[in-house]
Amino acid sequence: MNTKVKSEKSERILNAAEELFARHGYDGVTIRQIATKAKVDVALASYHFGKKEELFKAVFRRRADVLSVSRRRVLRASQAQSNGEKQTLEQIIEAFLLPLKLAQESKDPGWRNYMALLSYVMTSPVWNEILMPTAFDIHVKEFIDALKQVLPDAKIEDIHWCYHYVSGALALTLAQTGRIDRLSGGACESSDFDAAYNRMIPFVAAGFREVCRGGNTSVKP
Amino acid sequence: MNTKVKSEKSERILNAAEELFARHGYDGVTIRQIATKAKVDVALASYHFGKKEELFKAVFRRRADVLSVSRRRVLRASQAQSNGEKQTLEQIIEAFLLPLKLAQESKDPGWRNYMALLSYVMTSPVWNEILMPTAFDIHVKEFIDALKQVLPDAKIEDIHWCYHYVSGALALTLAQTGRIDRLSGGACESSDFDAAYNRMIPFVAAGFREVCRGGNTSVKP
DNA sequence: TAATATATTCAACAACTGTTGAATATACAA
DNA sequence: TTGTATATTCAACAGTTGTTGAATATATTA
Repeated sequence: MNTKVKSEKSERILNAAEELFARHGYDGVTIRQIATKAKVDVALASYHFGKKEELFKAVFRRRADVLSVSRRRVLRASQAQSNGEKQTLEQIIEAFLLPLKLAQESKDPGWRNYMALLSYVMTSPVWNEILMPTAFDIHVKEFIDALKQVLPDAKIEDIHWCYHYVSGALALTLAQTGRIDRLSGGACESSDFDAAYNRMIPFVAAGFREVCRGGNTSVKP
Repeated sequence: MNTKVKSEKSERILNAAEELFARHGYDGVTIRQIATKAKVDVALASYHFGKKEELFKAVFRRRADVLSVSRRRVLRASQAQSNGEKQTLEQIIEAFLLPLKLAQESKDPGWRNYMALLSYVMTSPVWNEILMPTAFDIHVKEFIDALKQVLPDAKIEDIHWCYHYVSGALALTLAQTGRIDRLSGGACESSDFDAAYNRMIPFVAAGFREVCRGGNTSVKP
């Protein structure tokens, strides 16, 4: 098993695995399917990446790092721009979502597959625990800290639950299940990340403000 | 293969399958694992439910029907209560979420497993298309109609996208991945559906109002 | 009771799974 | 060129998969 991978075929394996894992999950894909799609011998996947689980992790981490770096850069650029003054809630949410929007619009079609894979990992009780802490926690905690700064009076439980809702809305968007297409009779499209993105920012910002403004006496008969 | 199933062992199979499918997905579970957990011979699952896919569908539909009926009842009770006057946005969202909250608090622990299974189906591109239209569309469309009535000036795209965000926030909550526990350092708990529920209503209502109020010129530098 | 329908087990199958060691091809350094 | 490290293929393995037909037990009906 080789670690410093850069041959052309090994990348074809990663791309094929990305597409298949994204749609069918870890157990729904065989190494033979991946090899066939990559036009490569079955044994080559093991040679380059070791066990199946390691291949899955390699696929996930490849773009996780790119995404993490991009998010931090956007967040800090936004912080630097509003120099001295406080950031707005919308700016933080935007910084969180923008790298995904840019990735979606990228020439590399692999990003679309990766988003569905990310959604799969986020919602899987098994993989979430294995992969999210090492691949995402570092920069996610930066965002939560930024949220605390623009909502200084909020309880931290409220902030975490609101972040959880954002995370869920995002995960379902990334999954691109086609459900909104069916329910809306074609008025909306799962693939229209721009539409999802533009509305998600005001939706989420308003939700944060409502929940975090204090007097949370919501539910009544 | 028998259709009118009610023996004790066949229910043990359904319960075992529910628990395992919820955690590991369709392909992550073998019929032998299910049979072992149900303390039953392998062949019995095929005898009662036919192919593996049919067993999965049976597990999903069992409680989907219960949930669907419950949601409609709560929504109509809420409509009847505010007789003549318009419902509030909060009431509709509450009617959508309450049956899940009640199920979570039920004595039957199978409901908890079912919620994770529902999350899995909602976020899976493959299963969503197969199961959601027949099992959920009917009552979900009623909710969307109710939303249109309390937001008469809203564009239908806006309503559908906002419903999509609710759906996503809910799906991640049902998944109970434990991520919020880790990120919050124990301040929040995935299993605390009450906390998730109480905040989700004001969060979502505020989001709906913001996005659907018209002048949606959200994003700016 | 006997007869019959339903429920459950047993044993086995062919197909498919991830992984590996040996064989071969390709790239690269001397 | 020759020698060597890396990349790729081939063939095969032991274990597991979903499913089925025959055999047996249990429940229901007459």
